[in-house]
Amino acid sequence: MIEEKKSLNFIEHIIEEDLSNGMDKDNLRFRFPPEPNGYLHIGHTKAIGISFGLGLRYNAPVNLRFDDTNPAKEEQEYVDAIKEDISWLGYKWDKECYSSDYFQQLYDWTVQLIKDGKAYVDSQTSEEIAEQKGTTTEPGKNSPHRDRSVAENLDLFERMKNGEFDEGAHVVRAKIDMADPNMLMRDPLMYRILKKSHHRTGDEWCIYPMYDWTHGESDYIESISHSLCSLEFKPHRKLYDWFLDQVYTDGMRPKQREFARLNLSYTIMSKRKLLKLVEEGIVSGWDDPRMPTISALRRRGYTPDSIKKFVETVGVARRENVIDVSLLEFCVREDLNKKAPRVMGVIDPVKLIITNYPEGETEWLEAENNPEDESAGYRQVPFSKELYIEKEDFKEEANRKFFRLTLGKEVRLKNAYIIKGESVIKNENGDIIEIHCTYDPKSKSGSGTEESKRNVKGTLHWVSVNHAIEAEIRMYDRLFMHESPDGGKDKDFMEYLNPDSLKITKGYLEPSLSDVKHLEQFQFQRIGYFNVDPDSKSGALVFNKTVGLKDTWAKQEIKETEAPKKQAVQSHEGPKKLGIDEVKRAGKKYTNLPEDKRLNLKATIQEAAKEVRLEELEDLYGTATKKVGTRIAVLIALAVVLEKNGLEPNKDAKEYILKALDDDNELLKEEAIILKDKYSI
RNA sequence: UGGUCUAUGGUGUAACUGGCAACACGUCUGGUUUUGGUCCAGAAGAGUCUAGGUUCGAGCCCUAGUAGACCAACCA
Repeated sequence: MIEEKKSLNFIEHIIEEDLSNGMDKDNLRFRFPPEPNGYLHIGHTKAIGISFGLGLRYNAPVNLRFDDTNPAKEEQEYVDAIKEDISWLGYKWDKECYSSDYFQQLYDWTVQLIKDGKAYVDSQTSEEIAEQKGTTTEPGKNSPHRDRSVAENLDLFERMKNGEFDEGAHVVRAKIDMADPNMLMRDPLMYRILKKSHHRTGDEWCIYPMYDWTHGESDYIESISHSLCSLEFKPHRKLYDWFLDQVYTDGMRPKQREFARLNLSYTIMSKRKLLKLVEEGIVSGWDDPRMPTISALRRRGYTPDSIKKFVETVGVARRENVIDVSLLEFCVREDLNKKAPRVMGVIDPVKLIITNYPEGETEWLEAENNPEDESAGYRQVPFSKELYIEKEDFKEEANRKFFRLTLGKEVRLKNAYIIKGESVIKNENGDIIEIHCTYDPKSKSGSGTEESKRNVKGTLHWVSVNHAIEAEIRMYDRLFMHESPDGGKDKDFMEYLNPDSLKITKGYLEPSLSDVKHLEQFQFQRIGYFNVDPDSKSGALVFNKTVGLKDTWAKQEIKETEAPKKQAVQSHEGPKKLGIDEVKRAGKKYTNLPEDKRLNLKATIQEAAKEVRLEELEDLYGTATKKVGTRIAVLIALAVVLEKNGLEPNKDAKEYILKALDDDNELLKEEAIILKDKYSI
């Protein structure tokens, strides 16, 4: 079986059980069955990772099968893109299959079903059929054509196939049970007429099989042992098995099992919505680096290894989940940290002049390419009197926590000398245009002198003004400002668009970057990981920011400027930490508690909310759409936050309160009424 | 309002036929560092949705409740 100690997920448990029940390991076979109607996105990588991962783990073949039963939506372009993306991820499929390869077999089986009285031709409109379907609480009614004779069914079916009828005139239905509690079992459609050209079969067919009548049968034809799909297909399993019962004779009988699909915070996954972003020009295309598609991730600088690691880390289970994008970011950083060569580039420059450095002189200094990888070697970078450094690396005066350049203090220029800030030159607006400093000639990096080993607080990256190459830098932020832009039912996801998701600036880079290839990756030291966008031409380079370096300094700064009091309070009260997390945590448990305990929890939430910022609370709206407890917690916290800051509820907050007023949950209503009265909404 | 599924730190996943709730991300300390990165050491954070039951013993089994997801396309 499996040698690794790693714990198994539920699918692996199922397979292990099948194997211990006598299934031959050589009979294991999986498949990844995309519909070629769009580009693959990060959500698909989970399904890909599961099926191909299983193939690797058990040394079993994995088929790539295009589920191409709807010629109205599918195109060859997507087939090609899907193959490219899967190959790029590094997976190898065994057979390349198409559901359309099985059209004839499916047709023959349907004839048999009709002869067995298990299928019939229905000649009603789709509206009529929908009406008779019943509802989840009421059974459906039989179609008037349900008892057509076998001969008549056979004749009609053949004529459907021959193109004698218009679209919608007839369909073929399985004869199962119009009263089945599972709606899918109420005489599901097997065939419909579509007079469209298919990207592979052309005009050979004008009747096309439906998903349910294709999928299990395709699995059977390909001897798939385990057919893995996402949770929304769970109700289809009964039908999957029913259809299989009708055609199964011998060999491997495939098994459908379902897992929860991947959801990513701040991201939309629906193909329809992604298409809208493309069509409305919000993004530049399917591979715009802000998109969650695999092609966009590739262009953005994500590596196949990082994506695989991500999918592996995320795990497989049967419950709904939302993965934080920060996990995906962690996975790229981890991978790129080991692989990406370090270079220096200044993105928001200010001029630094070393007053005691000889005019016109250039020194070529040695720089390590990757401290994580000795074999990466060294390169030369030019140093001279005039440099660019990052604007935010200088402050005229600063507190002792600022490790960078200030007047009168020393820092090291990476791979170069120790310098001391002396004076600044400002323009008429008071902006700093030049910083003047002096350097210590004996402190050259790697020179071995006493001075070169001196420790100074900070190290800055830089680039020589005369040697720098200019490049376009594209910096990306999340496309949506809401944690779950898909979530709100009464809000359009377009309302959550982040207006600042793309910032283009000019950067100054060390000259070693003049000769780079498309998609090549680097770490711009102290800033982040960048790669070369395919828009680049020699002499007009374009870099994409893949992801920033982890930045604990920026985080601390925010904390200190925004909540100076918080620190003081905490130092008195010890390690007890209250805040947004506490609100979430407490809220989660709210509804199921008896009243006395609930009061305690409410007090906790109120206490915690004192530390919460308004923006944090707004962020919570997203997650709060799910759980009643969290919704209540948001309301309680909202009351505290408004009171504390002396604010009136804004538009979003009002909407939120009004919505809660209409909720079925009594507890939620209670809290909403309190707020409504207080602010007379 | 019927059926099906799900519920474990802030997030995601583990916990074998019931036996000290573990791992990763995130958070917070401290150390190393010519990247406020990496690396190293450590800490806080759940008592497993609620109430009952079975049991020497329940996250796991049973009952009831609560909450969430999915299901009525000639889509997949």
